[in-house]
Amino acid sequence: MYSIAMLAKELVAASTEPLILSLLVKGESYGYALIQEVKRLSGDKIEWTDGMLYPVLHRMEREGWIQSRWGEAETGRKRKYYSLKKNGQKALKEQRDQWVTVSKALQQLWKEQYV
Amino acid sequence: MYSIAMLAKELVAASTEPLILSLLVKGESYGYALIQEVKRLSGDKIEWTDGMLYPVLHRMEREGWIQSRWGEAETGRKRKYYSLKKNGQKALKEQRDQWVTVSKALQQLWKEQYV
DNA sequence: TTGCAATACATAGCATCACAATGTATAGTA
DNA sequence: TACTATACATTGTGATGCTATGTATTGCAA
Repeated sequence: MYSIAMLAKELVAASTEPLILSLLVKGESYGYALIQEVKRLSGDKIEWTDGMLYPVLHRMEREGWIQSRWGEAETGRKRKYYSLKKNGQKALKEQRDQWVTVSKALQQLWKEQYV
Repeated sequence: MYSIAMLAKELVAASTEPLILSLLVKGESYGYALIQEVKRLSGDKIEWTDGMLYPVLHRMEREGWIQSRWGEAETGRKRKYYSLKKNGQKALKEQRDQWVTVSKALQQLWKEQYV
C-alpha cells in the first residue's frame, strides 16, 4: 500500500543515470547527498535506496563517465566525491537527447488527450 | 555502429507501456500497426521489434488493461485488434503522472544547464 | 511462377542484471 | 547508552526482457 504511488521500476531505471549526470554537472557530490537531492527535487516522489545507487555509481565510473576521490566532510566523516568527466558530458548529452525524443513522442499523444 | 544513436534499453522499457496505452486511447489497433505508428511518431528513432512487442501486449492483456479480438484486414489477412479497458485508462493516467514527475525533475536540472 | 519483402502473430529459453538484503562504521543526540 | 542519521560497499538470485526462431499470408517485381 502506497499513499504516494511508487514509480514504476522501469522509469526509475531509465532516469537514474540522467539524473546523476545532470546533478554532477553542477559540481562534485557524493552518494548520500545525491539520494537526498533527487528526493527533494522530485517532491519526495523519487526515493533511491543506497543499495541501488552505489552500484550504479561504480558502473558509471567504470564506463569512464565520472571519477571519484575520497574526501573528508566538515564533520570529519569520510566521503567519496564524484565528479563528471569529459565522457560523462557526452553521455549526458546523448541521454538527454534520447529522453527528449521519447518525451516528445508521448507529448504528441497526450496533447490531444485528456486521459 | 549506429548513425542514429540507439535508444537506451531502459528508456525503451520505461516508455513502451505508456506509448501503447496512449495510442490505444485513439481507438483500437494491432501489433504491427503500433510498431509503425511509434516509429513514425518518433521520427524513426524508436524502432520496436515484434518479438519484444507481442509479449508486452500479452502481459498488458493479462493485467486487464487491454482486450483483444481477432479481426480481418481489408486484405483478408487475420489481425489481432487491441483496445483499451477501464483499467487501462487508469494505468495510463498513473503512468503519465509518473512520467511527468520524472520529466519535471530532469527539466529543472536541464533548464539551468546547456549541456 | 518464383522468390523476396512486407505483413502479422507467437513463444521458448536463457543471459543478464537490478536491487533487496546484509554488513560495516562513525557522528550526533536524546 | 542506545538510537537515528550519515556514509559506503557487495553478494546472490529471482525475475524478466528480448533474441532467436518459427509459422503463415499477401503483394509484387523480375
